[in-house]
Amino acid sequence: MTRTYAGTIDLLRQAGLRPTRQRVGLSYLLFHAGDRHVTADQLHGEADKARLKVSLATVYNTLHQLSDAGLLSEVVVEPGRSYFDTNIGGHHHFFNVDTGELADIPSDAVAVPALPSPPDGTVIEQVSIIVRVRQES
Amino acid sequence: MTRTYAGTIDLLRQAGLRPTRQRVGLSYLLFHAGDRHVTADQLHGEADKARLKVSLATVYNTLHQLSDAGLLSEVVVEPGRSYFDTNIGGHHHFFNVDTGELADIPSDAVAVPALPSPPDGTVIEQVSIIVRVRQES
DNA sequence: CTGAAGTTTAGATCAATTCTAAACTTGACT
DNA sequence: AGTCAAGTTTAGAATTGATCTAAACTTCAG
Repeated sequence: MTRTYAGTIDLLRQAGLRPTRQRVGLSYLLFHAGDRHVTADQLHGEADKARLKVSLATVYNTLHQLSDAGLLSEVVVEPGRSYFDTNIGGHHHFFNVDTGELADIPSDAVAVPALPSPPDGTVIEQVSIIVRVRQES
Repeated sequence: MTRTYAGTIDLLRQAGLRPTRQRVGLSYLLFHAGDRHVTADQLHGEADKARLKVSLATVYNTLHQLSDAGLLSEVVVEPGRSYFDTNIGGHHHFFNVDTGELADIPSDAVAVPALPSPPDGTVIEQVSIIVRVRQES
């Protein structure tokens, strides 16, 4: 976790990204306060509220650059909706299909199952478990 | 599995869907030959090849109707790409991020993990495990 | 055969995302 | 502090997968 601007700048430099005003601002929003799940649109809205002038295209660019650098993980829950998760440790989630909310499953609460070998010529990159839940009726 | 047109018609009737030319044709393509993973677009292409006149909108409608009837399951792997799976038993998959291919993981090859209780007021609807793999470099 | 209900369709529309090429920063080097 | 090439941001257009619309067409019970 990176609670300061200085820390955020270091984080970006270590990832090989220039600490521009936009990247520092967005990263600060993402990382200064615990685990977060945001869509590009939500983050753009937060930047607005924080008086950070940044275009939606840059929000997308930055989210992808941070993902490529391993600082974020992308969680796809529905066609046309994808979340970026600052918790890069455990990749497992509850997804509420009625509200669209995404919640972490503490990684020690799920025993990741033993997996069969992947198809020939491929290597496992990531295992993602999504537990879809709906409002109790 | 439904290898004949007659069987396909029964299947649709049991699901409460009128066996129209389009629905019968699409369902036949989906169900007459083992487990399949297709996108709406791919199925539309196959229908074309099979000389079945059907619009993309109808392909989407039919896929959703069959999903609602429990005859297909939808697998979301990437933003803007969603597969429909004729294997409604085990919901676990290998997804090759380089080629876009989706492959079944035999359900007896994965021990579905014990899960924590879902958030208050919600019930578990489905557990989806996606193992992302990439080409060995 | 008929008609009401259910289906299909082309084409418009939508929302999320990506692209483009021009303008603007950044930082290494003076 | 000033310059410049490389890296970044931007508005707006374009693309994509998916959904909607309302008119035309099927289906099937009677």
